[in-house]
Amino acid sequence: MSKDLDPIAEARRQWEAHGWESAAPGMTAVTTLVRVHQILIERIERALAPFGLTFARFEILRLLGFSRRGRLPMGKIGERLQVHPASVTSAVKRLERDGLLRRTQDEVDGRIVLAELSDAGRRLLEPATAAVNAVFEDLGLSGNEVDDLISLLDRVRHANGDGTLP
Amino acid sequence: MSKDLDPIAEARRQWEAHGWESAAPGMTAVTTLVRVHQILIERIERALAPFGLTFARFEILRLLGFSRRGRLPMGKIGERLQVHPASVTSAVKRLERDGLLRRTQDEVDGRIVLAELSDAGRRLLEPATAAVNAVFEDLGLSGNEVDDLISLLDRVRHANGDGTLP
DNA sequence: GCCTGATATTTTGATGTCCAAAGACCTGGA
DNA sequence: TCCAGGTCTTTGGACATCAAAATATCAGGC
Repeated sequence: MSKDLDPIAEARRQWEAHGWESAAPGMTAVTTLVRVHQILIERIERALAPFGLTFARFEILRLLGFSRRGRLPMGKIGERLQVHPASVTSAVKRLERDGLLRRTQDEVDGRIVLAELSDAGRRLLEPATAAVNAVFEDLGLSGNEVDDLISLLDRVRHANGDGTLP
Repeated sequence: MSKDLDPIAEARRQWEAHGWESAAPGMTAVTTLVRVHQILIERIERALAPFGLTFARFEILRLLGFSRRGRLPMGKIGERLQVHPASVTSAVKRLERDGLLRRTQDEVDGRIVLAELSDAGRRLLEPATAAVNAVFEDLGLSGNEVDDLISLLDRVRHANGDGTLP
């Protein structure tokens, strides 16, 4: 027997019981989103573990794999992945340690550091991508539902000034 | 002019260009969810910063505030908030450092550590909750959309064995 | 009344995120 | 030419999360 109710349903009940009805739906949405985020990241990390990769590092390798010469400036990476420059530095450091990429200097602009895919990194990319795609292909929703979810999330995203700047 | 396109739209294009059409919608949904998560957490953290609280710490105080005597065992806290026991230990340590709660031993079971709200913690709770609720009340969606979002997220959550265990 | 296994918590170590500040390097104007 | 301001990256610090190992305590069976 499940003696404990769903923690999120319980939280919503508490919110309503304390008179915060106007915030209860938003609280529930945010709390559920945080939980789903946790679940999905966990699934992805588990899929990548056999390759010695984390999601953050996979994203960098994947991005480099898309680029012409397999290399991009640090700043560009942070921009595309929408993470802080310091996060890029630390992830790239570990990828370099594992021999999946190397860092080189830009020849014209000495400030710029380029992260460049190594052969080992490139080899890892295909099977790792397949593993992650297996997760993406089965979120537990129908095709239409996935589209609806994307639409709703996009509305929240754009309502907060993301994606489309004037 | 916005020289760069939306990074998520760009990622989707790459996925489709590489023949991963079946995974592209899921990739887009997950990437968008991760981004929205980032945006919402950022908004909440900013709302809580004036109180010297992070979201993780606020959740613990809020949970204690709901309990009868303002105290709960460490394990129970992790269970309700669905976070790792080690996370509870570290957050509670900082809350105690800031005088917002104190740790006591359970009188019957010596293994159990109780976190108990202090007066300062209780005082902080009301305005901090109001600040967070202001974020919850304005996600940029209509009431119906919020409900739809909750439904879809719940389907993902339950499809991954969360909430309703046999 | 004691072991032994189960339970509760903390510690440790690795990762990741962000911010603020420091360090390099570039560029344009005096 | 040279310097001042701007750009790119890294560093150091604070937090948070997870996994696994270490501790401490309880509880049931012989």
